[in-house]
Amino acid sequence: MEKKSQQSKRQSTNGITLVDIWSVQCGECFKWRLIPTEEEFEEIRSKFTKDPFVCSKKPGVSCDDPADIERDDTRTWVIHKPGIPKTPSGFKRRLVMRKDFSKMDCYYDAANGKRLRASTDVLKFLDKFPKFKNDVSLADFSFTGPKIM
DNA sequence: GCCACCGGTGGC
DNA sequence: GCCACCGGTGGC
Repeated sequence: MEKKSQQSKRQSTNGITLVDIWSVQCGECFKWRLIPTEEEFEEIRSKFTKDPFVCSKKPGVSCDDPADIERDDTRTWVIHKPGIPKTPSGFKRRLVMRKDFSKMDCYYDAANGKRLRASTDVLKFLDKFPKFKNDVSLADFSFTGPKIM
């Protein structure tokens, strides 16, 4: 299977699981490059298949530079499916790790406080609040959570 | 076998 | 009464 954009997570001291690192793998040298923000990570991930990430896309970086981070067991790594649409503005895409680390659940929180947990929820939501149809459609959502590695 | 979806429920 | 969280399952 092809290499995919990826994110790592770790456990904080109070037990809440936080995403603290977003990283993607170079399609040429396979080194991991840190991506500073979730927004940039989502942008790369949304186009990953058509437009694979390479080191030179990071300003001032090339494949000759050492990797930003290596995979190890100091954190939990999860791998994202490529092509997930960028989260529509006004929505928050939320990934929640199960306590047993078996999988992550994906939710979208809408601006009006509604929580969507599956694409069927999106359809019901747009039916109930038609004004959102101006901004979003079903294709703007993907509820596929990342895989635990 | 996997995973998207959804029902149930325990704790607040 | 709500909702975060989890388990089960049906469809692929």
